[in-house]
Amino acid sequence: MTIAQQVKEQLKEEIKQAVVAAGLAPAEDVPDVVLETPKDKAHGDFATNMAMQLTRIARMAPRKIAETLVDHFDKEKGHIRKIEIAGPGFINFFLDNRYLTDLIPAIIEAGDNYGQSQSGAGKKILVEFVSANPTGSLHLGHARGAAVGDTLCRLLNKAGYQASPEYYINDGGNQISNLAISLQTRYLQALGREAEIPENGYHGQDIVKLASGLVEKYGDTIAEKPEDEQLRFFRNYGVEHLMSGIKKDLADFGVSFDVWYSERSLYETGKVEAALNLLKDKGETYEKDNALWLKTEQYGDDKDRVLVKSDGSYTYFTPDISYHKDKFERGFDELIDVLGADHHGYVPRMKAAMQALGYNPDQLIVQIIQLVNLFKDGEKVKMSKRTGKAVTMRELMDDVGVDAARYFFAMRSSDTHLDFDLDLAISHSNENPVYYVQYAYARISSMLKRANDFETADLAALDLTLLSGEKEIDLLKKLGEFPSVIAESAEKLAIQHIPAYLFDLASKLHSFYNAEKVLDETNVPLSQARVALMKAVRTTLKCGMDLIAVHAPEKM
RNA sequence: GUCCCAGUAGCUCAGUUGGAUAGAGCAACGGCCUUCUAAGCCGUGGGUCACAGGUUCGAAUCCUGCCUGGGACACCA
Repeated sequence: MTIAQQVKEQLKEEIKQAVVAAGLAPAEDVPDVVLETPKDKAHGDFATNMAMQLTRIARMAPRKIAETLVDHFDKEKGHIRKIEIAGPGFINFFLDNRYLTDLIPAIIEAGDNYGQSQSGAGKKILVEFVSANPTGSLHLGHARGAAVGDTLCRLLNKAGYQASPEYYINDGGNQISNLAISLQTRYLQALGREAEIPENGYHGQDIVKLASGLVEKYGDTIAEKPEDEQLRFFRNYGVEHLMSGIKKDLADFGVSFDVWYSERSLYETGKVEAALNLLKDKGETYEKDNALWLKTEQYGDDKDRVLVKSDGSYTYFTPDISYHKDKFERGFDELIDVLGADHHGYVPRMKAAMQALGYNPDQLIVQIIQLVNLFKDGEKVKMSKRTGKAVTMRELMDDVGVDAARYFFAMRSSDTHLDFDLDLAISHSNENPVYYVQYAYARISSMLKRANDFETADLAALDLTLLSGEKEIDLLKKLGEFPSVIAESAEKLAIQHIPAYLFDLASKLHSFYNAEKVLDETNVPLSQARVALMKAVRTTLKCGMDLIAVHAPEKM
């Protein structure tokens, strides 16, 4: 438990004791103590609504209850220097801030591990994300999914879960046949022959490029081969090269995966058939119109779904069921699927399938990534992979930069629409908050380079109580919040709290910086204490930036 | 028609478990570099929380209805 948590828990306990001591309610009837952090500093460090909650039990006016409670409160044990009753019956607590200075040595000692907690209790979670078909380059929407999934994994691990990032390669289905045909067409065109891409083919420039590379390498020799051999060649060549491009894009974006799981391998190991047979054996399927259906409607889906089409081939759904079954069999406690909004209709279906297999559907958590709208020159850019007009992830990285893009995607709740103004992001204007946060880090780094005279090997020898100014206390409090911000964001899968925290911390740092001089030869003890504070802030900034994979620059 | 997301300052968005006078950035306006990085700081103005009911000590937040915008609803993936 962190120092800040200890203080909070202790305060809760003391409030409960006071309620009992005052005879307001018997111990077993005391409601859970709710402590909130008031928005207005004038309302103290913590506030409780206990007096309002007790109106029914104690049968007294809330303000009267509050007065009685305060009379029986032990300030010393609760680390409280002042208590006020306000409004309809809020009790405001002002902390004795002496405890805060303990944070500095704790943070400096923890280093990159500051904020690490065990709140996830080692729960094993598989996070599947991106999983784009190898039929072209990654585009803007995939970039958002990549940023969200990767940050989620980093966050979960920091909070004491064991998160494993995984990418499902759709290298077995229909779309790969389309890829083969599209690549073949572009190849023939590159040779100057008549050919036209089918309506449902892939029209992207990446395929054109791939084809011209083939011509350079092989000339027209592939076209001389029999048709089925040609298609097999184009299929394998396409998947291999497009996947390596995808892997490079993701790596450059700061995203890494533990496992790249091939759909085709599910067939080869007989897992698709095994899952199918299990569903049949359990009586969860039936035949109709020459196709095999899964009874998903009974588990909350809109309608039953086809597993095996009337032509004998599988739908996309079937291997995906076996994939999810395999995930559970590998021992994960929870599965998180990060999916694009265009797949949200797919969720009840997959949950139903999990239930049909005998798993708890609540163990499958789906994080929906809402659409990204790109704005350029004030106009919305229409995106479509099929027509090849999408903005690619590579372009995003080249134009905007990885740091800004990662920060931008982490900044908003993943399940809301995102308007991405490309011009603004490119312009490097200070509207982009990533610079603000990085600047705070660079400022501290620059100071610390000149701080040799104030370095102390023994932190315990410093008089940290000198850090008693308002802005110093603000900074210390903010530093103390970090571990609970992480634990809470991880539990709620709410990554957007991390950039918000970083921005806040940076803001307090800038404010302090402008008001006070850190390196002051005329006051060595204070300067030493402030140098230690700066180190703690820098460490915390770095830990937070690591979570969203934003680079922490020594200078800007 | 059913489902998902959104509607809060001129713009982009926060808003914790329901809590006190609804916040931040940008834009606008006024100050601050002889001093550790001005990509910064300090200050001012700016609101029918889409709308209508309900729940209660208290609602931007929860419930119902309704309007508007975006998306999804295949024997596609």
